Amino acid sequence: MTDVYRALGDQTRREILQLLKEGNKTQKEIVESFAISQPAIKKHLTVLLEEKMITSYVHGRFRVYSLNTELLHEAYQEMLQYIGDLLDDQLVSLKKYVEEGDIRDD
Amino acid sequence: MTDVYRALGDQTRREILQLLKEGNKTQKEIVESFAISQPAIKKHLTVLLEEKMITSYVHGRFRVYSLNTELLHEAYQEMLQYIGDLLDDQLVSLKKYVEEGDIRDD
DNA sequence: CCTATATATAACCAAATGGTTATATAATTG
DNA sequence: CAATTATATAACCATTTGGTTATATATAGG
Repeated sequence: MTDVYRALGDQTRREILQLLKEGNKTQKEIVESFAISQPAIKKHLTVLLEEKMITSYVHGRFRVYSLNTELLHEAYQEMLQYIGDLLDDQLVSLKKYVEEGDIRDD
Repeated sequence: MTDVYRALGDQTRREILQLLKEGNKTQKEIVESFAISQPAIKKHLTVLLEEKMITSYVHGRFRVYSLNTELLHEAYQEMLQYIGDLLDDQLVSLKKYVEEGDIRDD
């Protein structure tokens, strides 16, 4: 299973995804967009690949990265569902613990 | 600014939120729902409080935790917008790099 | 074919993370 | 008021994370 939270948990990785939204990019182009080193970017790209948020292919001595739109759709659904589920039925549970007697000390 | 990704980045914290969805809970009740120690749970609760995903109040020698529904709505909106933005306009950018000449070696 | 260059990888480091045990503090209750 | 109990906190630890520099590998091009 891909871990959306891991992939999106880092600001740089979120920015890489935003950059790739503009269009596919070589690693070199991505590196040039950030202030951190090539190996640091490479590690972020590896995480994004592991979590399948992006794909890549080799083109000569370049490696080109692209958003994995399909999986982003799934990620989107998963996170939306998670938070969405937290939000409904809140009215039902709001009544608990409003009175002292509601806390059972055992 | 609250960091939704930090808050949701840990499985235990996501489960705590799910538990709180059932209704407000004392720390003791939360601790009993997990296999890890009270201080470990406390740390997760502190993170969730820092990121404002939950609120708490003292009730005697108990501390009661609740979902911060309002902030969860904002988080929901933020993530929705972030991923949503990544997904639209993909068709526009798909044309790049499909031909060799698209890679400029400088 | 040699050089330049894009990428990959190794080795290292500091700080953050997620856990532990032990103990202190504060409030309830018999 | 003493004992119990819920919470808070301190000190510690192993692992992960996000970065670094240095170097190796592979391909393109003059």
